[in-house]
Amino acid sequence: MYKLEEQVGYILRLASQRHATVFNKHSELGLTPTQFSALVRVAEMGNCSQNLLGRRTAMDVATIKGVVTRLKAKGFVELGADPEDKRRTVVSLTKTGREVIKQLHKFGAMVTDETLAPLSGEERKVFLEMLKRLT
Amino acid sequence: MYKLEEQVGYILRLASQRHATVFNKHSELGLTPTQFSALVRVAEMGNCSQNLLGRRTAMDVATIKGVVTRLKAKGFVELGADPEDKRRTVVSLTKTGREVIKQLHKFGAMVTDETLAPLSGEERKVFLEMLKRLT
DNA sequence: CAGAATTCATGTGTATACTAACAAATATTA
DNA sequence: TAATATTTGTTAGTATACACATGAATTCTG
Repeated sequence: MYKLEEQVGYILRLASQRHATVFNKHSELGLTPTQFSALVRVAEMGNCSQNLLGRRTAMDVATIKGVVTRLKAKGFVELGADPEDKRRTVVSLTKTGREVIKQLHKFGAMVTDETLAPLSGEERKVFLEMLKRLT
Repeated sequence: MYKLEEQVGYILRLASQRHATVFNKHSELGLTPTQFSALVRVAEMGNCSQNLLGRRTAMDVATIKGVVTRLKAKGFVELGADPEDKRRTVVSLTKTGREVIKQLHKFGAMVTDETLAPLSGEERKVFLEMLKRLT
């Protein structure tokens, strides 16, 4: 007997939904999970072309473009030209972006913690290790 | 130090992406994972209102509407009126829909198997049990 | 060095996914 | 029963997410 509830794709979707709910419940800066990832990555990389940022956050070119556009509209990143390569758009943090990074890290840790709340400390380790292997 | 790669939301996104890739690689009927879930659920429930189908597949009203529309366009489901409640749209399988269900079950099991391939048999059990608790 | 291949960014089209607002039908309750 | 509340379905708006096509710039290669 085939049970939808036992299929990894279906359960992954439900878990992602719950994570998004937890994220949005606490999000004060109006960021989405995707925007959050991109912003944290920009901070980590300093300057970075838009396409490279997409690769480093697992977003295709069309997706990262939209994300960067919205992060710019919200004032967290700014775009510039790359003097060494005229094809590139360089993404970097604004002053506001630099100011919120620490807060974002704290926020991200909280979201992860609340999402994993149903698991014990040891279970979380095991779970994350296995989840990583599925990527 | 905050590592994006250690955050459950980020890894969930990557795992979902890989699952979608596996699903699409094998999908011959042109179904998406979401459409697949809804179709399997319709088969399981027999007749079912559109909104109820959405709840039973964890899709909100706007999403399930689009999914049902596309399943209808592909000829797998048909829509009818509910004589007992004029608000309702009843969703049911077409002949084609009934014919492909067994095939879908086999397909779904294969996708789950390939997605979980990096885990051993015992690990899969443990992993799915923990993943369910996060929903 | 010149042609070919690749990379970067953009745009279009399709498919989730959720919010909010709305109208119609049904159910509840005062 | 009449007023209220809920349910159902639709629509509009925003945000991922991916495939594909295009053009410009750069790199590779013969």
